[in-house]
Amino acid sequence: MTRVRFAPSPTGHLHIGGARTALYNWLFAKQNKGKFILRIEDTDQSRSTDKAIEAIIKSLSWLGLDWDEGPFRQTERLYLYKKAVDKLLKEKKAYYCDADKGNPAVRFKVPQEKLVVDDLVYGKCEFDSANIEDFVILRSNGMPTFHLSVVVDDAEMKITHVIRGNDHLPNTPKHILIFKALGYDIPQFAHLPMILGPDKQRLSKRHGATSVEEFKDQGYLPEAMLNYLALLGWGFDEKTTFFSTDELIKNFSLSRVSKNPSVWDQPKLDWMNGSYIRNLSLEELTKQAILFLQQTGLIKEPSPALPKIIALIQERIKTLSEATRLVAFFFKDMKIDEKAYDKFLVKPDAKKILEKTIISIKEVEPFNADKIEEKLRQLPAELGLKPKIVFQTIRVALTGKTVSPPLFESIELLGKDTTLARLKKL
RNA sequence: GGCCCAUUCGUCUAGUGGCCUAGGACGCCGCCCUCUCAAGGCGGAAGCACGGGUUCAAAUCCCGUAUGGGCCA
Repeated sequence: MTRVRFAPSPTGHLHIGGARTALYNWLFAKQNKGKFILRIEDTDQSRSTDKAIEAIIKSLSWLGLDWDEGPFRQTERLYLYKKAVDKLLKEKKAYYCDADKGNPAVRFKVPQEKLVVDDLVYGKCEFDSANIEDFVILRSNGMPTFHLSVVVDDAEMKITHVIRGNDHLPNTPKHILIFKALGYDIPQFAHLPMILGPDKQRLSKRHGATSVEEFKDQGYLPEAMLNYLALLGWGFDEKTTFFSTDELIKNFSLSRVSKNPSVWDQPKLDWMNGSYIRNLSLEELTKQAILFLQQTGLIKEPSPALPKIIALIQERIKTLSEATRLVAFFFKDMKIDEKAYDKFLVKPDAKKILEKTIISIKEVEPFNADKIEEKLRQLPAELGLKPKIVFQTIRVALTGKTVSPPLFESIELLGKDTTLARLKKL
C-alpha cells in the first residue's frame, strides 16, 4: 500500500512550492490507489500558528487536494519523539551535549559510512557521512528537531514514499542514518526541484503573489492552478499542455519530474487561466464572477442580464478579478479616462457624432445589438468619417474608455435610457 | 569554506546514441480578421553553457571548467 504525506510547517500561507509538492504527492497516491496523509510540522512553536494551519487547510481544500488521514500535528506526538530519543540514548547512538545545567540538547552520533540515496527523481546520490557532524535531534527546550521528528513520523505513519522539496536532498543521508539507528524500514525518496523567481532566486514575496490564497483572491481557477503547477517541473510528452485532474492522475510519473529548478512563469499561468475561463460554461463563469463583482461593490444581487454581460467578457479576461474592471461601466457612470477624452471627445467631429448617435439610438426598434449595429453602421458614411473614429468616439462616451467589450452588444445591455443619458450628458 | 544537485529557445518542457537541418507551449515580432480590446488563423525570430574525450555516429555516455541552486558551518 502506497502511503505518502504532505508535511507543511504552519508558519504562513500555503506557498505555491508547497502546493506543488502536495499536488505531486496527491497524484502519486491517487495513481497508486494509496493514501495521502496530511501532517502539520509545528514543533517550531515560535513560528507556528493555528491560523496558518487553517489557511493551509483552506488552500488545499480549494485546490481539491483532499487527504485520507490527518491532519496530524507533531506537537501532539511529542511522546513518540521522546521515546525515540530515549532509545537512541540508551543504545549510545545519541548523547547529551552542551551540558547547560539541566537543559542539555541531544545530538545524534553519526556513524562513519558511505550512503547512497537512490532518489526517484535524481537517481543515485552519494554521500559520505564523514562530512556530516553529529547533529542535534532534541533541543534543550525538549522539542525534537526536524530531522528527528520527520523520520519518526514517516516511519510510524508507514510512509512508503517521501516526496518533498529538493532542499531536503542534502538532509536525506541524516534521515537515513536515523531510520537505520532506530531500526526502521527506509522509505523511497523523491526530491522535487525548487521553484525559482524570474531572477533565478528562490521564489519569494518580492516576485509577486506566492501563496495559493493570493491566487485564489485574484481569480485564478483551481483547475488552472493545478494544471499549471503540474507542468512546472514535470512534462508528459511533446504536445500535451492541458490535463484534467483525471488525466494527471493517470499520466503523472516521478521519473519524468525535471531535475532542474523551475522558474515561475506568471504570463503562462495567466494564459492558462484565461483558457480555463473560456472553457467554463457561461452559467458557471457567471456564478464565479458574481463573487468578485459583489466584493468590489459593483452589484448586490445578480440581475437577469448578468450572464449576457459576462458573455461579452468571457474571452477577454485572464482572471476573474479582471471582470470587475471590464464590466464596471454597465453598472455605474464612469469617469471618462482623460487621455481617451482628449483623443476623441474634444475633436470638432465629436459633437456631430454624438448628436447623430442620439438620433439613431432613439430610432432603434427593437433595441437589440443587431438593430443597433444596423443603424449605427450608417453613421460613418453619413458623417463622412472613418468607422473607427465614429465608434471609438461612441465607445469613450459610453464606457469612459478606448477599450471595452463589443460596442453594439454593450449598448443593448446598457439599455436605451442609460445609453441616451450618457450621450446627452456630453 | 565543505558537501550535494543541476545545466536543451527569455520561460516551462519533448528528446534516454542514429528518426534532430532539435519538436511543442507561453511570451515576443509580423500578417489576416476587426467597432476597441480580446479570442481565433497564418507566419517568424529564438536553444543543446564551454572544453576535452569515447564512438562509424553524441543534445543524449565519460572527464574537466564555468555558471546556477541547495544543505551544512
